[in-house]
Amino acid sequence: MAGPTIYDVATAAGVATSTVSRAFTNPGRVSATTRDRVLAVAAELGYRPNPHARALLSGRHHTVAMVVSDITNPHYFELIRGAEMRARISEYTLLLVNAEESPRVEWEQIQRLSPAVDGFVLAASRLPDENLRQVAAQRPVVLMSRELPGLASVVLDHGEGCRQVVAHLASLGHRELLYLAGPRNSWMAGTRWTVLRSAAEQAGMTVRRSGPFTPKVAQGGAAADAAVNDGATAIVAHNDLLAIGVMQRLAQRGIRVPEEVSVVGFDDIFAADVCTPRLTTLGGAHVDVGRAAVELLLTAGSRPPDDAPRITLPTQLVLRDSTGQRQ
Amino acid sequence: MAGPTIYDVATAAGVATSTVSRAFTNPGRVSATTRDRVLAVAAELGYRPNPHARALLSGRHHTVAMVVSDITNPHYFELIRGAEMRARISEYTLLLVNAEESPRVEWEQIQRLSPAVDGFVLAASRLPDENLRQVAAQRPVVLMSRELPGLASVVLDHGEGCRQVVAHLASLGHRELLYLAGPRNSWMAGTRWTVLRSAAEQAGMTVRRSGPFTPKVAQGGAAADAAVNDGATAIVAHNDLLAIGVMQRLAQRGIRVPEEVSVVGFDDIFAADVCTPRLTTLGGAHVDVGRAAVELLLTAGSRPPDDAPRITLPTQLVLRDSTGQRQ
DNA sequence: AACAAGATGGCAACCCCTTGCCGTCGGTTG
DNA sequence: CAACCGACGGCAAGGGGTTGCCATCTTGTT
Repeated sequence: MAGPTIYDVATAAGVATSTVSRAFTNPGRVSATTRDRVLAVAAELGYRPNPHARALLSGRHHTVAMVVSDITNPHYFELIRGAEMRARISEYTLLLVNAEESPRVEWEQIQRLSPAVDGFVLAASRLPDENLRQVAAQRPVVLMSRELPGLASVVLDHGEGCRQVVAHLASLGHRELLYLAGPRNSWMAGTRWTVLRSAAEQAGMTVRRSGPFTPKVAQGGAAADAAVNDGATAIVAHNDLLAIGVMQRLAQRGIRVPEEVSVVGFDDIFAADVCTPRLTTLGGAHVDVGRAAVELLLTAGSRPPDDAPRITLPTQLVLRDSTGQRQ
Repeated sequence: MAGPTIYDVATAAGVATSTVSRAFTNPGRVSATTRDRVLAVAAELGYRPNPHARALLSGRHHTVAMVVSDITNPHYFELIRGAEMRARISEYTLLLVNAEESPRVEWEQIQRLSPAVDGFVLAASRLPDENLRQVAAQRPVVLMSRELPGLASVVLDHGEGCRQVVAHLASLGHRELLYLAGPRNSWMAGTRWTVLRSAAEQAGMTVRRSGPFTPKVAQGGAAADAAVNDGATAIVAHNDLLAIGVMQRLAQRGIRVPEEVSVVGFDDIFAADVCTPRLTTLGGAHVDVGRAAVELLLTAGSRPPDDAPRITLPTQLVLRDSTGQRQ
């Protein structure tokens, strides 16, 4: 079961364990001849260092944990991909954890993993600010799709993005906008609403909010009916899943998109491009968000602890077929 | 940085480290009074056991690695979700690793992680049989979407599933079937072709194969053109992504689905239900595949090593709008 | 030829926790 | 009251590496 250890290699090569260790971790510290012999023996024996033993002493684990608020949401896939890619480049291992939309689960998982990882990437954390600060006090933390003063974060620039959404809808003649809100404890949901509202008011549009809705396709029905009841001609849904659900329900009710109602989503998930009508949505390079977050985490040690970088990546409004001229 | 250790707790509680350790891991071994005191002190100090130190001694890490051949493919999401859920139930941590469709990368990652995990779940591994056996000799392994004598595996029952696909198409009057094949080193791609062919021949249909194609939407264009050139009225694509790409290209060329050509995919990914026309596809409970695989892995110790269970879960043919009567 | 300085390897402590074994103590039994 | 026994705590040896420090061996210098 257990592979050969540093002791086996040392014996076989006729050196001390310290020499074997140094041959791997500090090659300059042993002569080329010895090193080659040790490495040869190690290779022959199939020796591989035990990361746990190494982590035990050094405190560095070469592992980062990514906590995702809901692994069900395809949107996170891109974040995960980006994070995984960046971690792999530095030969870090990515631990994936699902918080199931539960702050309690999220907290427990973080506490459990805390002694075993070098840091956390928290994607759309549902934790209260205070808890986030506690985590950050223990370990380096980078937030994704959430901001908190004092903590490093990577987010898409929703300020500009939402202004573009509003401009797009306003230019099509819409005067009233309804935002179908996401979960209450989602920072992103709050931000979208704040920014949409101010942008819309500046554009002279009326804005209202409905919700919160769990951002899943299945919830789209209820959300759509709320929208119909509201009477707005332009709907901005918390994310693409909800938007797709809304469109399905509208189709069911015989309400045409975009002729009668325009619908906009967020995230630009894969399905947005294949549904009917194809969904206009505010997307962005989510892979880059994942990448940047891990990047930040890996370089956390080289920054003064009170200097928490906040990276804002550009969004891009993807115009498709779910938005149109107001009738 | 480092939290309090067992020594800190021992000192604070006025007992030996062994007592602290036992208070956590072997509660019956210390008196209730002592245990309570130790636990209280530990809680107060915020002590949490270091999993590495624990793993070092016990050899059990409470961690399983899931290696995914291509994390880009939404199909794997469900597998990942299922695996993550099952792991969490047993308080295991899931390590997610992407092999980027490269057998070399896959192999390296496995070797690197091998000393640090209790076992591997390999999803659609692209590794040659021989390498899989080597891995299995080191660590418990469970395959997903792949079978190999002697190794535990969880797959969807493509035998019956493909027969249903063929029966469905045959019943609609189709006499010729074209399979758009997946990657060459994908076991699933080989299996699908084998099973489809025999089922089709038995049903008196002509079967041909084209490809291999990388199973992504972007490759659908080339695949569609190959299909058009072939002239078959029924297309079975290696997976939903490819099928969606095919349909996009067909639409672009003015070929109507399902009136002129029927298209079937595999996996029943989320997008299959929202694309136009909605895609007929052979799905299954992929979450259960992920769940079962981890389950198998966690119970691997309690089985004789030469008894490798092979779990076959039922598929379900989901009829939607991309298949129709042959004209 | 004598000596300083650098290169190299080994010793042993340490990282944090688990566990086999032993000693102590209070209580039971005859 | 002695002999025994079980319950409970502590000691110390790992488990697999890393690393500060010291000893030895080269090599170069004058």
